[in-house]
Amino acid sequence: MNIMDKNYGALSKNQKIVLDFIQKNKKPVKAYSILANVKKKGINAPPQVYRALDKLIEIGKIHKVESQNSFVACKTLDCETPHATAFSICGNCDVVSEINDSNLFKYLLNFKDNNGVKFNGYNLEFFGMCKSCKHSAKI
Amino acid sequence: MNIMDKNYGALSKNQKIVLDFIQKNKKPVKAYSILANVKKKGINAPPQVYRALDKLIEIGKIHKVESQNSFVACKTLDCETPHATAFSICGNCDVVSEINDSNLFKYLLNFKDNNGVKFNGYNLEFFGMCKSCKHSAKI
DNA sequence: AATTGTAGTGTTATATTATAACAAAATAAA
DNA sequence: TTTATTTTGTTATAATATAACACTACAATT
Repeated sequence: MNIMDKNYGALSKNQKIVLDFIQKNKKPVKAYSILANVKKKGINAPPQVYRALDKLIEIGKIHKVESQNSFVACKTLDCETPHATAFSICGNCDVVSEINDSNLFKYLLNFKDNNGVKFNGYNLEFFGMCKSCKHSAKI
Repeated sequence: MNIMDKNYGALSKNQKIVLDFIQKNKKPVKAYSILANVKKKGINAPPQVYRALDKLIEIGKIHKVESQNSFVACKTLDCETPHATAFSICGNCDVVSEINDSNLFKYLLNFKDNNGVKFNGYNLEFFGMCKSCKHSAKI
């Protein structure tokens, strides 16, 4: 993908409002939570949020955590492959972290299925216990 | 996980009905499609379907395709790790295939995040074009 | 500057996906 | 058999997401 295709800085008003709110949150946020929180900025209805979300996902500014129907800002400043994402989700405290591991990334984008087919993107969600929950459990 | 924990053969009536319908379909099916199709068997309302789905997922008989909110039977006869699943999803024809690759499986269950934490399970969804769509596109 | 095309906006309504809550029945365990 | 647990049936409602349509903003021509 050419960097010029990504329309950096060309966000519309609603897209900026939604992205701004998502970036303020460490944790993934839900669409209707976004809506509730940006009503004061003049966004009134679900379609306005979902349209912005769609665009932001498309250009890689945010990712959707599929197993939670939530949305989180991309932590990679220059997200090269917006649709190759990996997260860890703690089954105990629900904390979600984006995983940015170039070996994992390479492994998965080079993976071939049993037809020899490679893929353009992926979404990977790991389940387990985060470090701090593991630690607490031991005490 | 001990194999005896999995309650093989201990499915309830509704669980059997739902599993049976899912297994009849090659493609993943949606919860309300299941409901519509098993009404004749006496399942009348969403909770009856969702309860069965929850249980079937728990014991590994089916998997949820998170990016599609659909459900598909596990293709691995003796699903060892029900919550370590991988699928490919064709962006052109939407066909979904379960990927059963022991190297991939091992790689992911041995993967450590940057805190050195390993995970118990994962869900991986690859996006791309399936072999036959790729072939058609070339013609 | 007028024209055209594309993307974005605002709005109402509705579709789709999923769960809460509670009483009754079936099954398993003690 | 009593007790506990799971499963069922049911109604209602919550949560997530899109369809459809009229209108506006803005950039790209020519």
